[in-house]
Amino acid sequence: MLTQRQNAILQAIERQYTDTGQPVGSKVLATLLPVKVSSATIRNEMAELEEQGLISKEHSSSGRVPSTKGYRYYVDHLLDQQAVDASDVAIIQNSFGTNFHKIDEIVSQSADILSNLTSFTTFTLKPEQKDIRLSGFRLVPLGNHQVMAILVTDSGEVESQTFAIPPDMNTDELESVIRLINDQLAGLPLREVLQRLQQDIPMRVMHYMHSPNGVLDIFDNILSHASSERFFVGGRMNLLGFSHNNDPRVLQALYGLLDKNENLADFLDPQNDDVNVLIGNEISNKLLKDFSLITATYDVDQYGKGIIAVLGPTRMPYSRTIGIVSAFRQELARQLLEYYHRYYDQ
Amino acid sequence: MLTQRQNAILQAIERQYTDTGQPVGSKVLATLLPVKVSSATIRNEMAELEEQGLISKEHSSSGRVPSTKGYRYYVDHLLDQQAVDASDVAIIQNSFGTNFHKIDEIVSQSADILSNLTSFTTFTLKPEQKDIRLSGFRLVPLGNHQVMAILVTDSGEVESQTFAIPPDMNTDELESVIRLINDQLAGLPLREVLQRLQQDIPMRVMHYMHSPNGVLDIFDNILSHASSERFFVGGRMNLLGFSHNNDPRVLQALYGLLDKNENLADFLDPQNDDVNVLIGNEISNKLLKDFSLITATYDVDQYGKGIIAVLGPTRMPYSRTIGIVSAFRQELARQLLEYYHRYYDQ
DNA sequence: TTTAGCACTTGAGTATGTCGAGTGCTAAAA
DNA sequence: TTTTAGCACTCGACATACTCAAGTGCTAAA
Repeated sequence: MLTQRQNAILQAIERQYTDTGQPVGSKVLATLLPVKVSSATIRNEMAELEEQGLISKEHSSSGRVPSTKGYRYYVDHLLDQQAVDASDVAIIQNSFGTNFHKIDEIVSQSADILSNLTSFTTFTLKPEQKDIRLSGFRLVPLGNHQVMAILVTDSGEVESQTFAIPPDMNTDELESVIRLINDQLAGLPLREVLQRLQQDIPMRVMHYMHSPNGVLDIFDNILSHASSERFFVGGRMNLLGFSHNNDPRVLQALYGLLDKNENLADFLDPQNDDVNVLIGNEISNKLLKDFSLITATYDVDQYGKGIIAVLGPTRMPYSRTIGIVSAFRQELARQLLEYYHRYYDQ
Repeated sequence: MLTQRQNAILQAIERQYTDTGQPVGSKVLATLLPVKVSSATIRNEMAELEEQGLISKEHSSSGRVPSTKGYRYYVDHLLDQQAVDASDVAIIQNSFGTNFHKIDEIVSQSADILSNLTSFTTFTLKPEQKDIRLSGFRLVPLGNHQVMAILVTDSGEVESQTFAIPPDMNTDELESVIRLINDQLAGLPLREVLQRLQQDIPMRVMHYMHSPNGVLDIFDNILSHASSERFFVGGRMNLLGFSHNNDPRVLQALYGLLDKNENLADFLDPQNDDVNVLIGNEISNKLLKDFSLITATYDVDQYGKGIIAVLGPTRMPYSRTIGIVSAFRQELARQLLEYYHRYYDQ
């Protein structure tokens, strides 16, 4: 355990370093601390902190910089948890428009608001109900040989796609197929629907059309969209600003990561229902070893839980960012609840 | 006009410089030229070329680099126009899948193929018929208080959006509004539809519902999507590789440009129906002064003309890139014609 | 008209020195 | 026992000076 003074020193180093980006030396530190001690004393204390692995030097006579362990200690013990900037809260509350017609809009706009506020890169996931079921497929003929296929889930998610009807197929056949599919699959969990679509459904559809693959592909496609498109990324390009590493290959790899939703889901999954902070190599992906990730769930009661996350440099203003995330999760939950109530529970 | 030998020298400089990225000196050039002359002679010739503004030095004793004017001359006079790499052509022809159900798919996939092939950033625009008219809006109730609004144009374009029905509105009202809108607007050019939706239609709708704005917003929204979403960008991140300038602010500005479709349309508009090359500051936007842009139209007969474009560094393998673009425009036109024939002219 | 030769220019790289910020350690002061 | 002043030391940043190689322009001879 650290002494009071060591805490103060570590905290001052963290603050100063995130402000300036420069390693912090004993002399500057002496002017910063509330208790007046000489630089020599501070040097002794810093030697102790370094021994514990909380701070480190870039070279033998440079100032000190917080290590991953130091940031961790800072976040765990030295943060004023409750200090959320009032103006940030105001911005958050005013930033949501009022005319939402879709959950996607709210959640995707959230990613943008959050990235504007933090100037980092952000992620938002829609609230997920554990057990979404297929409510049904619809087919809407549009004329011009085109048809729109629409998938609706019992949670109100909608996914659609248009396709052209192959010449060797008539609408009656299609209608029959849709009826068959709905009969067989409505009410089932999406996962199971996907399985069935690939396994026994093709056999049955054979009765109605000779080459069902094209059409079934469409449903397959819509379905996988519906189950994968839960992700929104905000402030993609902010990454350029804080990714110190300007090697184009690294940047391309990073952006590749952002576009592969599956991989991201792993990092973001929060350990608990509070605001989580992952620092540097605590993140499982090696590409992100110089970043910190702040994640939080937001809880929309019976409508499920979603995730918001901020990806920034290890050297980030943790206090402010955590404050923003914390305020944001609440406001987002409030917005969504309001939305659901407005439209569903009348 | 240049002499035969000066042409050869300019060509050699261009080739060598795009290969190595280094300024080319007289000695190296002497080994490269087919006709054997001494480096001194080449120096004399280069002095002449420099006087004409075709090449330039980075400093008083460096090798020469083609200037914008030099590239222009090279592209206009020294290119083997017909040299399209056979293997590139094969790749292009095999790269299109067969199961397209939407024009958007073909055109957006085109941007990706083209960027893979060139490793630059690419743009594709859908074929545009001059005078697209509104065929009609559809409303599909989805249950769960949700409705999907679908716009169909006479060119077969489809745009859709779901929205939740406000509590104070019943479906009958909606149906009436849709009937009104369709009666009034079907058959009109999209531009005019947009105008009417903002001007006299709101008045008429007032008869059926007290607060029409929310609903009309939706149609407005769908409509502007339909008329703006003609753009696809491929290989966005390739920009990182060849944008020598690693200043994050410049990069952010560039990517900002890619996301604002309107601005892009101006650059891309080709002067004529052939393959066009714009070099460096020939491009109107100053951000792109170190880039070259190769654009071409593709012609799908009565279904309109589209545009494909490649954005790369000024120092680019013009011959190969132009060849690829040229082959690609033909193949893309072929694919789209085939698509249209398959589905429309039965 | 071409070429060889030469003086000149320049950027890149390397060695050298100075300066300032920072450190660890020690011995004296508190 | 804790704190502090002092001092020798280290290292990066910066500047200067020098060399080297690549390249140039120009001139005079081939």
